[in-house]
Amino acid sequence: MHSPELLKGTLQTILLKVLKDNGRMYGYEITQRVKELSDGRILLTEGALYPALHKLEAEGLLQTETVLMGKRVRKYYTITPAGTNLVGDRVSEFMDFIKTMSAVLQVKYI
Amino acid sequence: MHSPELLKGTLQTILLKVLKDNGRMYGYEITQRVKELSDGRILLTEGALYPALHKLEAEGLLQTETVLMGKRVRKYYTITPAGTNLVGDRVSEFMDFIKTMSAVLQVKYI
DNA sequence: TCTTATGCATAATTCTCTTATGTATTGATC
DNA sequence: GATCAATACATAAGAGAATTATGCATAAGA
Repeated sequence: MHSPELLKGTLQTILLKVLKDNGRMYGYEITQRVKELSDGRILLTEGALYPALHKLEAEGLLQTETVLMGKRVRKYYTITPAGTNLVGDRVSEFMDFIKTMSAVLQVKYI
Repeated sequence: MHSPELLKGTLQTILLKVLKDNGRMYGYEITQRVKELSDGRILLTEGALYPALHKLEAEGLLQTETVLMGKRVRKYYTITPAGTNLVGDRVSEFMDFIKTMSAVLQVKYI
């Protein structure tokens, strides 16, 4: 697991991008997908994940659909057009941040 | 200026690396150097800078020397051997974080 | 039967930073 | 010679985003 400090501020970007790339997903599924993509290095905690999803929904960037699987509730999230519009900017912003930090830390792009 | 959220958790690494690369520096000088290296994109605020420097000093990673310039006080910071040992790890950790995030966001290294 | 995995959610706390405030010197402009 | 911007330090109040802890519940495997 990474130093959690560095992860701050990246959660929204991760959620939007993963939902854009993978279509309809539910919370737990997102944690597993991020774990897989990050090779086990990013483990989203529920206390961060659910409030973040709720916030993105409240902002109109995600929309939800609750489905009953047997006796179990699942809440599926889909990115909205507004979310799709935003995700590119967020990713670009992150890449720009990396470029700037690389200059400050005097390191070559990985 | 970058989204300040992304900057969280990187301040200590920035301070240690800049002090390692530039030798003895004082607070205001550090803000100017970081501004220059980042092409004006990272503007360290005093409210973040000074507490961070004090903390690094308390941890034995930096040492200080107060000098009177005319009637003006300047506090010079120098990285200690312990700080020098740590800075490489911090930078590596940041680069590893970038690599992981690039995988999650499915972007090529910049 | 018991533990692990699945699945959602919220509250208390912690941490880091921003914003605001305070004090003071120096240099440039009017 | 007055005023503003830059230099130079510092701390306190508040905000924001995460961690940790807790709660509830079903399903699957040992």
